[in-house]
Amino acid sequence: MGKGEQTRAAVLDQAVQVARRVGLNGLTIGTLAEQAELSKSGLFGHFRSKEALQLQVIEHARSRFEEQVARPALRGPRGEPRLRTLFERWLEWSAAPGGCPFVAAATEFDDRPGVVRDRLLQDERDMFDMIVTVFRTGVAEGHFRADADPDQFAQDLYGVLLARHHTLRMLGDEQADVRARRAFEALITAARPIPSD
Amino acid sequence: MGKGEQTRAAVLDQAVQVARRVGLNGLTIGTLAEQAELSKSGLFGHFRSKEALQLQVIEHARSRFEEQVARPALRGPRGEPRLRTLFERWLEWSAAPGGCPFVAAATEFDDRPGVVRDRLLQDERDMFDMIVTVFRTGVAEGHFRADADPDQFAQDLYGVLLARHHTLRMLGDEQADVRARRAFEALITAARPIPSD
DNA sequence: GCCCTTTCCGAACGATCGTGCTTTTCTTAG
DNA sequence: CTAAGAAAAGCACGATCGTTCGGAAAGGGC
Repeated sequence: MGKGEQTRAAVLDQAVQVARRVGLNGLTIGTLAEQAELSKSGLFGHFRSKEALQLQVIEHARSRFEEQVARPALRGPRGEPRLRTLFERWLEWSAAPGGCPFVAAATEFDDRPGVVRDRLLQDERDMFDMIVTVFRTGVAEGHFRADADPDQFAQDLYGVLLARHHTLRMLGDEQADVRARRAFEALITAARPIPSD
Repeated sequence: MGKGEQTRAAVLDQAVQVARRVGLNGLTIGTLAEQAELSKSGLFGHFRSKEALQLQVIEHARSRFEEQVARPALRGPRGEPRLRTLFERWLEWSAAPGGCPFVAAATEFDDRPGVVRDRLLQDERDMFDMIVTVFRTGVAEGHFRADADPDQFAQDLYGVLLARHHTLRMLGDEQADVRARRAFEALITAARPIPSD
């Protein structure tokens, strides 16, 4: 790996952190440059445009998400346990300083057509599908009811995460986590098959 | 009401619409001015700073929320029916073009201390408290279980709204509404007292 | 150690940002 | 109708935005 790739990765690391706080549009070449101790044009050279920078920030964030949330969950046993580690990892992920970059980016770009939105849409779809898939294998394992709607479950679960994100970060309510876990348990319980006693 | 107050209100109407799409920081004096067919300085004179403009945009949005969501709900019968109209009105409110301005503003400012965040925090708290209060009167009416946690319910309900907001606007999934209503029904059902047969 | 390539800097560009002034135009009360 | 006051325009400012370009500095293969 050459020198260029190296600094580019360092810049992206920093950029993701910044984007968590100020959003993808709040990202500024100048600010990013002085944080990386580079000249504006020096930094700019690594990305041919701001839009390209934003796209790479998204891709970088996605890599982090996969290694911190998705992969650890997929390594564990299928079904309900996998769903639990997915949920817990996701809680950690979005408790990082600045919150979840995808939550910020999605609300920022949900009304701005373009390549950035397209890329975000793809990633969000993948996350949604991941929940659906994990839940489906849970059904196959017999952990969840066969007539449960995976899409419904995915939207519900994402709601739990979003509400916790909001309650914790905006309202500053420390109880957000325990409520989120309670809501998660309620979802799981409702999805479990009726015990055939 | 003088001429000034009149145009100021017109500008704020427009500004709220714009803020739904581009956020409070995306608001620009220049853009706003030409949409209002005013000069930059002519518009600027109505608000002594951009920050003051943002604050007034928030207040304006709150007024709209109260007249379109809160008041209609509080006019109806207490308890579960009131909760239902609150929910339905809220769905309409955030289905407006650009989505809910508070969702956009909250994710934008949850990490930016200052008067704007303070004002947003106050409004968000009020909304949260409104859900809590409506649910409490539902308990008093005997519609909901006495041992149910109103704060838990509020966070859960807000999660349903946020997930629907996200699923509809970002993912563009038309089913978001029917899932949101199903989730709402599940919440209500779980909160109802055990039938004493 | 040389040479070509990559990486980075310095300076500058047009545009737009928020914000002050001064002056002109419009409202409105007496 | 007129004079006082409010509303809007016009213009300019410093700052910062994203972007371009030519040259200096550093990197890496031989």
